[in-house]
Amino acid sequence: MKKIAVSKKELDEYEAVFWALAHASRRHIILCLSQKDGPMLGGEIAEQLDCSWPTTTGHLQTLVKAGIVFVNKQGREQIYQINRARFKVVKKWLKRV
Amino acid sequence: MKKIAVSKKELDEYEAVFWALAHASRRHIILCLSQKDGPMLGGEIAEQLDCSWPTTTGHLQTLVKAGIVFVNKQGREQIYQINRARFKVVKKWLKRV
DNA sequence: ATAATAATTAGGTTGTAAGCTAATTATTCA
DNA sequence: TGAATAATTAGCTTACAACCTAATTATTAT
Repeated sequence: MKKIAVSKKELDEYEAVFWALAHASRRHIILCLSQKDGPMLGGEIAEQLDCSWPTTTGHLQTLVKAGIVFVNKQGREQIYQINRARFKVVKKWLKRV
Repeated sequence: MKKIAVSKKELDEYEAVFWALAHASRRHIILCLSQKDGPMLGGEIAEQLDCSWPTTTGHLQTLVKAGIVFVNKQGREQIYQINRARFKVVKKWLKRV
């Protein structure tokens, strides 16, 4: 059987997104942002989770790095928003299998 | 914001599947099984990966536990097959977000 | 300037996934 | 029966994710 051709860039994309989705807290964050369907502050998100704020910060950074969540700073607040388009990567992968 | 209602059983389903998909080698196994579109032996799969056979065994067990892959023993051989229906869980989750 | 607020970074612990080689089990073949 | 084959289990190491609290940064309000 021949090796399957997947570009390095594509592999990394999959890696970051699937990795980000592998943790219940991060999926929870995504569901929150999705349900709210609008911007949320970091603290607002932290309230929803069962872990500490610093831990939440870590998860949010993972999601931002994976491109699943957008963030922009407004004064001392961080405003987070879901990037639904990013899930195309997952759908693309699902189509292959 | 109200907490999002997700049953324990549903959470576990998501957990196992998303967790299984988070590793490049396991995604590779899935792609192999998908491309071949038929049964594959353990050793055949191990050949395709860049890790040792015992490590591959571990990944296969993870995939079986997650319900993504079916296995049945035939003599001393293990015959693996993809269970595409399992990806419905992922699609279901994607629909929520 | 000081206090309060929003959030992150620092520093450290703990658990566990991922990997290896070597040993073992189970089955088939000569 | 003994050798070969397919695969797993055992035992171990290493790396790192996840988590916490405490300290720090940056911004806003008094």
